[in-house]
Amino acid sequence: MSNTPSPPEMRDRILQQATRLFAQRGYGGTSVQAVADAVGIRKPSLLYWFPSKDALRQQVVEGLLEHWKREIPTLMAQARSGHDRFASTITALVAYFAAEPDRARVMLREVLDRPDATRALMAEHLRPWATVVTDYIRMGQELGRVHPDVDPEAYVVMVVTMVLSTVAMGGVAASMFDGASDQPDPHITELVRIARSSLFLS
Amino acid sequence: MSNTPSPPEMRDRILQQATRLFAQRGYGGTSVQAVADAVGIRKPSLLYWFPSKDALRQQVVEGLLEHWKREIPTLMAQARSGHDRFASTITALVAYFAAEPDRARVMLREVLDRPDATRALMAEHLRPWATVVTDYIRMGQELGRVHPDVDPEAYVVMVVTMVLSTVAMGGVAASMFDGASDQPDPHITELVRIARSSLFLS
DNA sequence: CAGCCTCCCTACCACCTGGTAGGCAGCCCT
DNA sequence: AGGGCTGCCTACCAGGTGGTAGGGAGGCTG
Repeated sequence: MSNTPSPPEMRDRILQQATRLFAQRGYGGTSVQAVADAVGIRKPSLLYWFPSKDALRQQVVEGLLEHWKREIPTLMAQARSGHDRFASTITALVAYFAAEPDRARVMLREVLDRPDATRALMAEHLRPWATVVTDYIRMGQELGRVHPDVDPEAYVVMVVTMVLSTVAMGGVAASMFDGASDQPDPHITELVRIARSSLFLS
Repeated sequence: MSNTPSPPEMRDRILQQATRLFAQRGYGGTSVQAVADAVGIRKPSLLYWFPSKDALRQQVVEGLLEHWKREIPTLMAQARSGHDRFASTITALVAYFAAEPDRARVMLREVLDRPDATRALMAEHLRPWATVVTDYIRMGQELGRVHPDVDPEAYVVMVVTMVLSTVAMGGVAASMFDGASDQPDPHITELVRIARSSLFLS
């Protein structure tokens, strides 16, 4: 009577707590025991759902990328043209990570812990939409709206790096940044300004 | 009586290996044993020089900041005015971290592992020279050379974050970036461009 | 009803963790 | 010569690590 273990629910609870703890203390600094405790189950019950600690880590990362992949279309589709498109795209990107900084932290830690593997994973998942953005930038360059000396690929990498790191480092001072754009955070505001003014001419 | 009593060599060797391993695998992912093995001594010999693993971590971080503090004057003093000053300052900053990416990695990991403590530490060590830079930016704003809507503090934080993260994430694709500036790295080049064009007018 | 399958449990494993106790060789200083 | 100090060592510890074995409660299906 105490617990209603609907089948997939436990898996998600474990993934959720694991994400939290990996983000906070890192993979090496988190024991399976700690995750089990956070969920409220015993260690072997956790190992029933995930055959090993490493499998758990993989699932956490995969879940993150899956979620990302699912959100990108929404994120990309909410703009029309020119400066507006830029503003809303980058705002959505920031909002996405700021809403759940643990995502950014886990990703950053993964890059530090497993540089090659993670870079490959990210490239694979992000290539399509990154291409959309770089194409758009190149178009802007041809139209004379974007600085001609912007390196589109490098620019995108830099902006994503900035957003990811800024959010992960929590410079985001706890401001939830929900909804539209109240008074987000000086660092985020400056980030967006930097990204914009280093991209467009005039 | 000897000029440099050379605080035992072993201490430095341990710190060096510890820095390397902490950067690579993180604090939680590195055992005292592993550090001792890397140095080529037994664990208790390591614990003779550093009373605990945590003390070792503290010394590593402190050493990093100390080195930083020592290099900043040099780094700040190698420019004259205007764009040149900007270019050489940021180039020196990039070169400093790019020359030894482990420094950036350890700092980044520290920020993730101990956000509050590390931010406090960095603020304490960096405040003076950060102020120099922000004052310089404000002066540029008054002279009409710098974008009026730059937030100087946030700008500095963002640039340092960018440099740190970019170097730490190893987007620096192995190019050693030694000496002057051959063909550094597209990401670094773009980083410098972004930093510059989002700061200056025209 | 039996039989099975799902899910979580207790009990246990070998190994590794950070850390301590204490020995001992070599050097310096009376 | 002898005492003490430095710097590294072997031997050991309690507790935690990831992971396994196997049991049993409860639900579903025959």
